[in-house]
Amino acid sequence: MELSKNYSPAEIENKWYEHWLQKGYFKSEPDSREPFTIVIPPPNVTGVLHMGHTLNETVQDILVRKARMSGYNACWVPGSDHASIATEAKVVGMLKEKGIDKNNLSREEFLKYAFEWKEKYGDIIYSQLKKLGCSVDWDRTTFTMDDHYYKAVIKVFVDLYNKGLVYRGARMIHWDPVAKTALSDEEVEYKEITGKLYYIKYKIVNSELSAVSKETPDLAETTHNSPLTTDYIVIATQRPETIMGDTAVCANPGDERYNKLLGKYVLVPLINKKVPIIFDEYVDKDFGTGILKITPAHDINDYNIGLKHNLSIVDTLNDDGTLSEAAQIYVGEDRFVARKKIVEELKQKGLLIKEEEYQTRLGFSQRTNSVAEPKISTQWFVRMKALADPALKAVTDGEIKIHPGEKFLATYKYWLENVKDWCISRQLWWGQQIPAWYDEDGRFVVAENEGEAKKIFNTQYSTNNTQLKQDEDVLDTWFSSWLWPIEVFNGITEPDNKDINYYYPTSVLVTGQDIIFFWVARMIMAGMEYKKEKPFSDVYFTGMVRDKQGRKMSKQLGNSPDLLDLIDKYGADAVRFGIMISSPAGNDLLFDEASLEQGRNFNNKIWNALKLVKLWEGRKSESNLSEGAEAMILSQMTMNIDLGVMPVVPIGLLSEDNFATQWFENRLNEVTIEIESLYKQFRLSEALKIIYSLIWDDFCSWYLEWIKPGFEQPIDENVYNKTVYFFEQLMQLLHPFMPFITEEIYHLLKEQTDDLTVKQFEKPEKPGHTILEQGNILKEVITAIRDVKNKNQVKPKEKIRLHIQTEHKHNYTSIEDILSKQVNAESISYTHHPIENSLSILVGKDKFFIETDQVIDTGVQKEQLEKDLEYLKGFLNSVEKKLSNERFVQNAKAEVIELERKKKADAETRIKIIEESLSTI
RNA sequence: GGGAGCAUAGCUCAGUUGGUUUAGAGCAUCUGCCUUACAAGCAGAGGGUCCGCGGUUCGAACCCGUGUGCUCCCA
Repeated sequence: MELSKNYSPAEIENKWYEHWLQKGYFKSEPDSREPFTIVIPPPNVTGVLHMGHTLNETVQDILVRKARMSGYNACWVPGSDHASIATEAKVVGMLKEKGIDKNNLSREEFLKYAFEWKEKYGDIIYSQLKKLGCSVDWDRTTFTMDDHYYKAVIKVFVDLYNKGLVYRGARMIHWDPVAKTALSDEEVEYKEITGKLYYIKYKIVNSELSAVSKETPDLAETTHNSPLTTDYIVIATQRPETIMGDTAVCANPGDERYNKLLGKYVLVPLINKKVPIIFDEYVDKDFGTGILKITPAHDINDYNIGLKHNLSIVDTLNDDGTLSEAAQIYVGEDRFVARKKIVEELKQKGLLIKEEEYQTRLGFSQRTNSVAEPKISTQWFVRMKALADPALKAVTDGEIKIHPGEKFLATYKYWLENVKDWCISRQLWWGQQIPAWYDEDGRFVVAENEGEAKKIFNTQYSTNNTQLKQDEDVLDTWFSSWLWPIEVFNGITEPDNKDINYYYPTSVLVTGQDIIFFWVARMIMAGMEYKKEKPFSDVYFTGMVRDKQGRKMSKQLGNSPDLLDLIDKYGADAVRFGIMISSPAGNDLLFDEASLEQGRNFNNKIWNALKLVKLWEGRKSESNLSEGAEAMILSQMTMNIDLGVMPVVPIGLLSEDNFATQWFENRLNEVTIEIESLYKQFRLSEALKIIYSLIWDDFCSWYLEWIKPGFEQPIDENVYNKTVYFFEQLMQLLHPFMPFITEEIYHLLKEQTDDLTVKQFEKPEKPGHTILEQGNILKEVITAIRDVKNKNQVKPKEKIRLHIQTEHKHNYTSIEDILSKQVNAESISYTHHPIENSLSILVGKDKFFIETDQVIDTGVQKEQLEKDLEYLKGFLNSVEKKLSNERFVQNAKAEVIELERKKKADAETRIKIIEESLSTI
């Protein structure tokens, strides 16, 4: 078969994904094996995969594929999240484009559109997962609004309500004026912005009047025409549009500037509403003018002060962020427009003293990016304390391990220890409708359905056939996602079914650190509450994917690449490689297309190694060993066991080239063991680096060159078979990271009876130290000789005669062939004295003399030797200093001292050899 | 304001209980090569005050203190 010049991933990737699906390799059913379970963090149903997802899904696929190839019953559950706010916003936007206003639709009509939208776009995300090669069990695909899932959410809500853990009440919450819904505290992101502080005059009402008119209801009216003192106080505020909601002004009781005003009143500018001056320790004397306006309806701190001082609450904002009737002025204007107009009016009336820029933090809605408004509102809440305690314990006891632990444990702990009640109602239609039913008087009951609700209602309120109306609101998306690891296996709706009993708790959760509170902590709470057991054993946090300048990826910056474009350009394997190669757990990843290019080049390197091996396939020669020689080698092998050299497990017969095959076999075992340990520590990026280097350097650059036959020469059949076997092993090691090319190569190497995706890893043998060490010496000698040739401008093509001066000749006899091939030597001989007119180098304690037909420039050589000498002398000096330090010799461990002595002796020998060489030049 | 983490080569990062050399890798750079698998390549090389200062120790990239800078979380 003719193999193309370069590897082209496109058709190959599609072909294998289809094949794997058709074979059902990703399907999982409970059996006698140990399960390895991952539930995907469900992406938003109408979204697309961005680079953050790509990293996440790749990590999960690596873990799942590795488990599947290691004897586990691997189950990766895919799915998507209905994402109430985000999706509803998209559907509303889509309707708007069609000229349809959501307000003119009934709930049912709207939901019909929403489901249509979901049907149309919900699969995009799945097709991207396929492109990326994700080995998920498609038969288990779950959506958070599936019937059973919907029921589970309702069941949990009712259950928590009955346990007293869900309640309804008026609290200060964050309001999103664009989405027109309440938000949880977690859905508000604080951003540093440059705001303005406006210094506004509040007139002080004269004391006589204030004393008598304190209880006057129509205060604003009466004060208009009242005699006023010329005194005023100045209040700094960043929100002048809320002054109409002021119900007091407040200073610190210890502030001498203001405490004489005790019992007095001021007039709120523009509307001349009379409000009292109150005092509270909360006020910071040094901030602004030291006196604050108190607007309990629109600030959490003001709200608390209001409660304490029994102030009334005047809500001056509508749900859409415009000013309400209560504001009296600028009614219907947007809050920011109103701010400008009010500032202008204050200016005109001489009530604005000054404006000052200042840094402040503002809360923004995570979903709509609008400025969130603190607002008093009646909503549904989850009482968190009781749920938080077991969730905290599961992590602090080490039952659930977080990776990287040191970084996130403290964050997790802090949040759970200080957790506030969770606002779970949203004023939306897309989501699970809250199962509370009300009568006309606002009396309500909570039940799983209307029939049930009526029964309970009638009993509870001793009435009959009352008309009940269900709560209009839906539940927070996260109130459904926190059940994910349970309900994907129907663990809420059908407790104790065989799936939930087998797959739960899941093995690993892989997710972004940004949703540690939204999702991870709450899943642990739900798990502890409903399964009395952790939902997963390990949590692996990936970092955020940024661009190479370290900026967040965003649509505005246009620095967020399209996944499918990248796959088209480089192939899915290369994308997976590129994103994994530099992403240590928990650290942000600076995404650079250059690393995808590196991945593509790696593909190509593997492809070319395949081409080389296939070139040899037709040129196999039978083993040139007689049966007698074979027996001899086998007996040597037995001896080698005693010497610590790993015997080769014969694939076919042994050959004369067996140093290379033995060395590589051991190297392969060494790396396989190393990889295993890295997997256990979730150090996937490092594991990939090691495999990359094993394939590129050890296999391609060294091993294949060592066994490469001369031009058009045949290759020993046994060496060939071994090489194919090694290649298969390498592909297996790499498969979890780069599934497509490895499967393709596996099948191109030879006729296979199975597929790599499900091929089980063999347990690696313990590698032999001696042969690995010998391999290192060989590599070092080759590199050193090439270097000296390079530095002395000896052309690689030029033949050399190599003379080795060593006390350990046996180290070299078995590798002579490889050595001469690699440094282009026409002869190798051993010597006891320096060779005239040659280049000499030192490796360890052995000297190598390189004879060429070329005239040698001794200057270059001398320079190099002197440099080496200088280094060694410096080194020797530092070792001697250590050894001559009495306290070191007294205190250090014996083996450390021994080592230093050996270093000293080695350095001295080497210095002697170099000085000898220098004297002969 | 409270808390956490980080600072090692031009860039991105390893560096295990303090001692295997005067600190490693990949990418980038430089030099030489179109050598029959691969120029998306091969063979080599150069490059570091381990953020500053102080301490503990026979010995510190590593432990402690402190300063500086960056990132994240929370209010």
